[in-house]
Amino acid sequence: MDETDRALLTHLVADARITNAALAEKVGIAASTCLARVRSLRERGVVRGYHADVDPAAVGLPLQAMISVRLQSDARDRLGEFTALVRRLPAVRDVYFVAGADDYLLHVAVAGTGALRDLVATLNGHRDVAGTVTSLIFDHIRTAHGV
Amino acid sequence: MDETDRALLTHLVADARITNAALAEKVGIAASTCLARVRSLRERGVVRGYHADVDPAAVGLPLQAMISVRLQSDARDRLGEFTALVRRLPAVRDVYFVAGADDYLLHVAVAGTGALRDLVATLNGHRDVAGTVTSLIFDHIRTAHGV
DNA sequence: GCTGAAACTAACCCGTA
DNA sequence: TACGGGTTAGTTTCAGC
Repeated sequence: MDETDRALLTHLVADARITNAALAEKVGIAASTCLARVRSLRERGVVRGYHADVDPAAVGLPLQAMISVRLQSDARDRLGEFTALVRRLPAVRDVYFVAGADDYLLHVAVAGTGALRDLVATLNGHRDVAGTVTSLIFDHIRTAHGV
Repeated sequence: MDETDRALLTHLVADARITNAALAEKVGIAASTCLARVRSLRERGVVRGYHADVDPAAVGLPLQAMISVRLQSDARDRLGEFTALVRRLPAVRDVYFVAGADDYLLHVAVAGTGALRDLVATLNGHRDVAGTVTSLIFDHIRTAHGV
């Protein structure tokens, strides 16, 4: 993890589909060296993957919300179970497991208010859920400085 | 936006660096058709970009937090100013502009408790900020079903 | 570990249906 | 709008430094 690796990461966060040749030129190393370094970053787990960023609204999911979930106090030994549940819900995009008054923050994208109501009902219907608070998201910006 | 497009998106969300030939084969269309469709999705803004997912801990940012920010009630006409500020902070990874008791949720990654304290102090020092609440994030899962 | 060239592979553009 | 071939460009390997 030297300065060259950081430069590679910065460019790959901004554009994961940059060609190896272009990336090598931008950071000032040979193409073959660049390939080996990028592969190493991937294998070491520094880069966890490459993903397309899809606009939720463009695929029929214009409504986003953050749902904070408080679990029952006796559910501490079943955290994995609830985590597995929310991971399977198609609406859930991010699961933040937090310390504090709440236990989870769920970033969700749904088709409309009906789908949101159903989702919240599903969550509240789980035996380990003590309560939820839903906040609508007007806008979401993912910054490019992921390094 | 037919079923073929949805299939393309699903695969591109899972792996943005899949080759065009492999992607074409997976969804059962010719490579040239696949290329044209993917390009169209990009140009129509359905795909907003392709990004590497970097492990924050692997680049020296092992501490993550969600900071909820409440603005002064008279700051409503300066929302853009505060948004621009937080976008420039290197620690900030996601900015959620929400409805409810709070105005912003900031997902941040920092080097340690000192950096987090400094960040919160910076936010609280802004004239438009009425208060902040910081929750540590134990774990963050980004689900792959972005379509 | 970095480099540069050579062999291989994929991307891309165009004519056709 | 989808397909298939031919050209261009990029990836990948390898031996030398």
